[in-house]
Amino acid sequence: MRWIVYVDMDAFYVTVEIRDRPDLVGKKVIVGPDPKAGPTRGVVLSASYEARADGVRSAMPAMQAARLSPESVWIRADFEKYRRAAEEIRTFLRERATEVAPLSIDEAAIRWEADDPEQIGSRARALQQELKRELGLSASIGVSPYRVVAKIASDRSKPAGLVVVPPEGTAPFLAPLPVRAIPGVGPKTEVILREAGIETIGQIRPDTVAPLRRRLGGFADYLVALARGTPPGEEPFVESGPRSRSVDHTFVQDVSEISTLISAADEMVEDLVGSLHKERLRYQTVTVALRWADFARSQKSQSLPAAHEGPEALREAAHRLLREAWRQENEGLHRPVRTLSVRVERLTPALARQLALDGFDGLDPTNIK
DNA sequence: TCTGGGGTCCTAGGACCC
DNA sequence: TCTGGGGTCCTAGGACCC
Repeated sequence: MRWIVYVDMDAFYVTVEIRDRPDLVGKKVIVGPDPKAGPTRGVVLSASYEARADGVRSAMPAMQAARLSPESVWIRADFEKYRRAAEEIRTFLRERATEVAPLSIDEAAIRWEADDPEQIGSRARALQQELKRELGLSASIGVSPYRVVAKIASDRSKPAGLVVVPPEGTAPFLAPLPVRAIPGVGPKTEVILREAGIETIGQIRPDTVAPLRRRLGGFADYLVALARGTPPGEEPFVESGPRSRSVDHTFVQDVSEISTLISAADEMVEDLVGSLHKERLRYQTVTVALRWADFARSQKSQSLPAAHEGPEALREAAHRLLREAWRQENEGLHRPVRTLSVRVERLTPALARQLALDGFDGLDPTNIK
């Protein structure tokens, strides 16, 4: 029988940092921009369970976290280090399973065969202990034949726990959980469901969800199937290339000058082109997004006639889109800008230059019809 | 002392083509 | 004289996740 073993790292960034700083074991530690270094608009990226006891949470404004937990030690985020640690985990998992799906920087799933829940449970427990012993990292693990259920189970087992949900136990396991436990149900969907009297997964049934079909679209059918314990087919182990790459910048103070935005955009374009070059990717669609002072967003995008590498086409498009968004705003609300984003989509592999030229060598232009 | 910096997927209308 | 139905691409916005 096939099982999904879903591995979700506990307080990942903080745990990786503490691995390098044994003096911080058992302390209140926060990864994020240290407010003691000056006012910041940044947020908490990860907090140790000791810091969480003070009420600190991921995505909380750093200023607020500093107030709640004044003794916490702050560490500036080092994403290169976390990516390397994630790669260690993947290597570790690939040595133990043929099918490994990296799902985010701190989550991965593997597929294993096992005869029964006891057998898969003890193998998963052994995996968890080895992960701790060999890599010094703590993980929570959920196990189910269904990926989404395995993920929900891993969430419920935090921190450092293990929950195995056998197939026939799926609906009973899910029934008492709040609808927010379902990946894809966020604050908005939670409200929509609550207005229909649905607070737990067990209350999701065809008759209760039917009136919501117009607002939830196809998601309504998905929810019913999940609540019944038979989530529809999943394709967890196919890896496709990246769909988009972006750079965001939130200004220390909101910006009301287009010239400031243009020069910020120029720097962001250079950043973005640098990372695309490293990944050997070309882009064809360019988007400029603005987060206004009132936190509302606008965006402008444009598809180019062909894929590009290099900064020129990106810079030109970014300027055009930025000026257009700015012009529209100034016919109306005149809000200053909080955050600027530059994004590229429709990414394709950049052809190696030599390869492209070799290809052309073989073509006789006079023969092209 | 409000709310980062990445990402993904879905929906919906209009253009355009067959 | 009137006008279908399907498919794809583009753009904008929304919701959600880590």
